[in-house]
Amino acid sequence: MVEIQLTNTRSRSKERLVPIDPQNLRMYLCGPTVYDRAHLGNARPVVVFDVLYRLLRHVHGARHVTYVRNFTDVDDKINAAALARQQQGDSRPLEELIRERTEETIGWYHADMDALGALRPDHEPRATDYIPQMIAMIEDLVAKGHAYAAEGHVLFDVRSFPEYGQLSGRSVDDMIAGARVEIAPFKRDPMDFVLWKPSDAELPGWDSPWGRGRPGWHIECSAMSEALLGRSFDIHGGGIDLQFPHHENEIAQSCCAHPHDEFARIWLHNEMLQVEGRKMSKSLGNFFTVRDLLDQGIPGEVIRFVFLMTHYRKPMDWTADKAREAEAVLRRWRGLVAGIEPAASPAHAVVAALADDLNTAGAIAELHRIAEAIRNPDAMPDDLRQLADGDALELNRIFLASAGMLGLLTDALGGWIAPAPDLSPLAARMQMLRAEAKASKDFSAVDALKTALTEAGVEVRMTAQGVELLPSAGFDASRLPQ
RNA sequence: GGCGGGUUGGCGGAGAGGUUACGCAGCGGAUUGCAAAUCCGUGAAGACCGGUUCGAUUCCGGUACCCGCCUCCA
Repeated sequence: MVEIQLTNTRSRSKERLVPIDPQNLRMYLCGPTVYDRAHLGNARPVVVFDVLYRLLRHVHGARHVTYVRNFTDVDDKINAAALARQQQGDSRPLEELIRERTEETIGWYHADMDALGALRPDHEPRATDYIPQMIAMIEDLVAKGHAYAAEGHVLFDVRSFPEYGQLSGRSVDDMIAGARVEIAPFKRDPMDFVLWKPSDAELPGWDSPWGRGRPGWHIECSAMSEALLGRSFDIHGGGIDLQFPHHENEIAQSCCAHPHDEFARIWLHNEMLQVEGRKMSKSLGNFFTVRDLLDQGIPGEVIRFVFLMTHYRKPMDWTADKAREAEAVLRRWRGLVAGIEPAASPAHAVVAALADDLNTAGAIAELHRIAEAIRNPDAMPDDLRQLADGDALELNRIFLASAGMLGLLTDALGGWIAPAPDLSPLAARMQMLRAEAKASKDFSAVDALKTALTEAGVEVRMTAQGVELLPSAGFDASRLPQ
């Protein structure tokens, strides 16, 4: 079996993935707060963990992997958005507005992540469905002396957990020294964080031992991961910005509630995304959602490929140039596998690259090597010649199966390649004009047709055998010459 | 102020203490009526300063610059 190595943020080193239960490998990814369209940065962990999910399913069997990604549907940003709509004259109750907005946002999220070729997780729990579990966990933390109630809030006592700060490499004292935050007066320690907070009559709330209120942000992941994956599971992930405070606080909650369990064994974090070399932000005007890109006509598969060009632990820069390059490569690769069924197994080298801390760039390099061998069989390296096993198309099938490990060249993502219209009449006409031109030495008519075709995004190939016309980048059927 | 990450050829971007990464673009050639596509060939790197080593782009230390987190954030 392929040995999978992953960089564990906690140890800051590459570690072998040793499943707690080989029959059920479990991973949890922190999902979106559902108040707006997912921006491009939200999509990076989704794609990264989708590749990991595919790898785990390949290595351990699809039945032996459980992937959970939550929806945070209780949050002050959601409340604020609903309140704003009320103030704009929507007379419906807040609860209804919130429900409508979260439902709508979840629908968008599914559509956008589907467009990137991300498989749906096995479970997508919503925080509001796990309020009783959260309350139970908070009660347990209070009982164990790790949390305390104050002015309708319940706070986690960070001083009760000596390991607090271990994941992110911070010490409580250092953080207090550098804190720029206003400190609530009812906190015992400035770093104590909220497990539960009171809701007034306006805001969503649930009855609890501390009065009507709503959960703090971090407790949901502790409660839902326990409910769906158990008290110990294999992988917990998210963007590096979640390392502190979110994941640090999850560890504090879960490990204090269940001191004899491991909680998450490996912590995986992807680095941030930039746009044209700068942080994506609304103020810089370079903020955009996945949907914005899709609407601009950038295929989801192209977005996915650009993500995978960069290792997940490095900052990734989204640029128009990369999107162009990715599109050109994918267009060529799709040409190699048109009408081909995938082989039963991907190339080992591709799996090996991914198993080495999700080296997607290395896997892509390997795909390039195979693609080159398909295009130029005479120069085929020995290892690929063995793989091909004398069957002219076997390498194409292996190539397709290997790309599938990255979620590329799948049927689901192939829609952007325009179904080729019948260009043969144009090809025949061109062939005729060309034959005449060869006799008359006047090539102006054939050149004019060639130019028109090129401008419509058609690649013109004239060979001794005839004329071949292929739709290529920027193909636009409406601009075809009549 | 505290913590963390990064710096590789024109661009993108990996691995490995010593032998070609890879892709895109470029250049030369073949091919073509001219192109395109394809094929053959080819140049180009490791921020800076030290250290370890027979040998470092790869390990260690420092400097500079960039980015992120510390407040909602993937």
